[in-house]
Amino acid sequence: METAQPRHTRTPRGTLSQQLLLDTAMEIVDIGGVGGFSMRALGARLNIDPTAVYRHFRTKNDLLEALADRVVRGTEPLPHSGSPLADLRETFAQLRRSLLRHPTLAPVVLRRPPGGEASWERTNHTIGLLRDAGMPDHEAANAFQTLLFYTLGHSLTEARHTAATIARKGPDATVTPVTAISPAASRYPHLAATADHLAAEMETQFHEGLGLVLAALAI
Amino acid sequence: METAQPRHTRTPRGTLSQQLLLDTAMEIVDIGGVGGFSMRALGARLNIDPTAVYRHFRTKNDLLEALADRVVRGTEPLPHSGSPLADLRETFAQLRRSLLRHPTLAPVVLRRPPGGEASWERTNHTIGLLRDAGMPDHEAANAFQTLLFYTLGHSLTEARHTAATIARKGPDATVTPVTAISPAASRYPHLAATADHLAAEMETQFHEGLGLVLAALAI
DNA sequence: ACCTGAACACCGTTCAAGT
DNA sequence: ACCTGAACACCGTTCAAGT
Repeated sequence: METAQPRHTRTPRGTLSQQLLLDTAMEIVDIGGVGGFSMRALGARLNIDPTAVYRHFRTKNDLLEALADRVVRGTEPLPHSGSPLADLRETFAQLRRSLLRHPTLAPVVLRRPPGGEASWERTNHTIGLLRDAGMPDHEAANAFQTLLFYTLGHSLTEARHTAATIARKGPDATVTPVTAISPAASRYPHLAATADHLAAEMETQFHEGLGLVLAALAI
Repeated sequence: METAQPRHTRTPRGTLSQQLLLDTAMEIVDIGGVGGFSMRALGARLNIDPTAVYRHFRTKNDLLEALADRVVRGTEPLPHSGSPLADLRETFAQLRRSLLRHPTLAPVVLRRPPGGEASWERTNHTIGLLRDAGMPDHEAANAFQTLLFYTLGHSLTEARHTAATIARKGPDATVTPVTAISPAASRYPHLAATADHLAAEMETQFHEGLGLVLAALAI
């Protein structure tokens, strides 16, 4: 399986575009992580002078933000199943999947302030699910933020773990669950008792936590 | 208020230590953010050659990890009030405060895998609170992780906002709540209805979300 | 033993020059 | 109009040399 498409021929004039630059940048990021991305690396992969990129993006940071935009926009349609609980599960599961699709970009996504049309639309829709289910505005806002922060915390942790595995074993490595506790278990009885559950599959873990928060909602 | 202590005199031989280097590094980070920290900046502030630092830390990354260690270790004692609910609230409130004490280091903390003696001890203690309150192991593990990920997501978001404010207005700026929704509210009725609550004080918001999760626990 | 300073291989970004 | 390439001001890190 080959994600890279090396270009040995000089990219012809006029073919450079934000599209092409972002696609190529995303390839670099997926292979070598954000740390492996540089204007010079991008230029090399396209066989253009690195400074040609500045025609299309003001700074490297702008380019990374545009990549983060792609990640956060998401590709899956908003759920409309008729069951608010199922739709809520699916909404945050989608957010998780978006963040994990390009795990090394997850930190870049986090350091952006919330926003963007696509993001507002999803937020509006999600709060709508809660309000339509009968929750007062205050509770609906609180529930939304709790679910969002839980999903962010979990997904960023999982993305960190996935990115670290990829960095060690290459982009096609299978990611194993977080190994639980290395220190002497005898000193930490409560850790020892729950070690098996703490080291569960990240996806199972995510859904159980989501279920816990949703259970508090009385929808 | 002056956090910086400029050194015009050459630091004498033999006074360099991990202690002094970390203290100075933390000053730089608190003033200019992680982005403003470099081995050369550290050398300049101590009036030593930048490469002298390599006697005490193998790489810049090791030094940043040591800073993150300080942040995550926390200074406050584990709560033992007798009320498990109150202790749980306090435990995660402590984690939040630790992360916010040096907001620009929060992303560095996140990209570390969990661990360290101090961290295991806190984890063990927290899971103990849940088990001693009668929760079965599986539920206790699940509840702990949910509370942890919620706290991480919220604190990292708040830290990002705080760090951005400091970067714009200097280290002594007062951090205002996140301003809610800029886009045309008419297009997003559910956002408009809950805008006031979404823009609440971050601390209030945090405790309400924590309360929501804790309410699901039936302790 | 501990610190220095030159050097190497990188960065992001600017700007005059080429086509 | 679009791309190039030299140049500038930075990086982290290594290693021989100094004290």
